[in-house]
Amino acid sequence: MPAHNLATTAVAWYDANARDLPWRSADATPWGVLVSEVMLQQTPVSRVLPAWLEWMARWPTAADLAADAPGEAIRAWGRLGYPRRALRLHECAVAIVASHGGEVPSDVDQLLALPGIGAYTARAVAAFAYRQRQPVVDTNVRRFVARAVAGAPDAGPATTARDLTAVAELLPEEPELAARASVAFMELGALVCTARNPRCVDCPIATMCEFRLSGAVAPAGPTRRPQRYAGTDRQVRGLLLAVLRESDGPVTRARLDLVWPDADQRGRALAGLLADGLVCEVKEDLIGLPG
DNA sequence: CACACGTGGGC
DNA sequence: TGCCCAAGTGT
Repeated sequence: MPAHNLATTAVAWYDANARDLPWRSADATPWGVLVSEVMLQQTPVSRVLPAWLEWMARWPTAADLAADAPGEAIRAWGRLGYPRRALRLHECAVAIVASHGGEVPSDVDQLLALPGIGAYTARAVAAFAYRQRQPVVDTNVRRFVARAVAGAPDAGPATTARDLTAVAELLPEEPELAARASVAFMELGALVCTARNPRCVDCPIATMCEFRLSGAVAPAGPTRRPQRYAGTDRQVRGLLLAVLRESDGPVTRARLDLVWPDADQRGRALAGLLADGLVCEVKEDLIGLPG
């Protein structure tokens, strides 16, 4: 299974089957692409879609966001989850204005230096906004490559350097075609080569897939820790921040006390939010979003 | 490297 | 019903 066949086949499939998402449209800006990638970190497309549209209408450029208060970014983030991403996105906008004249950089190393931008997002922006040949490795691509190339039922633990090399080898040399292959691999992983119940009958590369060729049928299912949520500090942080998002101004500690019965855990959660800069003590006994 | 970090929907 | 999951990053 020559690697270029994988890319070519995936691109052809993508052209016919890709979802029509606004950040993929020809007139999407690099800033719009960057915002979408940050929102999509651990949040499903269906929930990102309306949030992205509202966000881009309000802050069409990095400079627009940078000029507003970080608390407004946290508020507009709504219930996308992991609100520190909103704070980092605001910091990112400030850095883009301060260090890059308001333009999202196209260089991977410069992207990596921005707050909230890691190995995945930096290359996603370089590839999707600037049409570069970059290995874009997310959980979908790791799973797809693990099965199609390595013949494994699922991706093992992430090994960033090795993953980047393996995926880079699958990309066509020509940058525009490579960028299309990158998004095609992701889409294939998201829609067809899914974690549970992969739809191999609909998979364009099934005849080249090492996992299929090896005769294996049912994927074992990814191994992951339980990751409880109910009753954790995370849930309490979420409850506290929800109060602030939904109130017009700062609130008293007494108001925050209502969200959770355990004072120790409440205190720990609030201290964490303060330490992270997600909330501020604007006055004595008055907690608000950062201005 | 393991863990913390939100949220809502699917099965 | 709970458990698993969804385009990761930072420490």
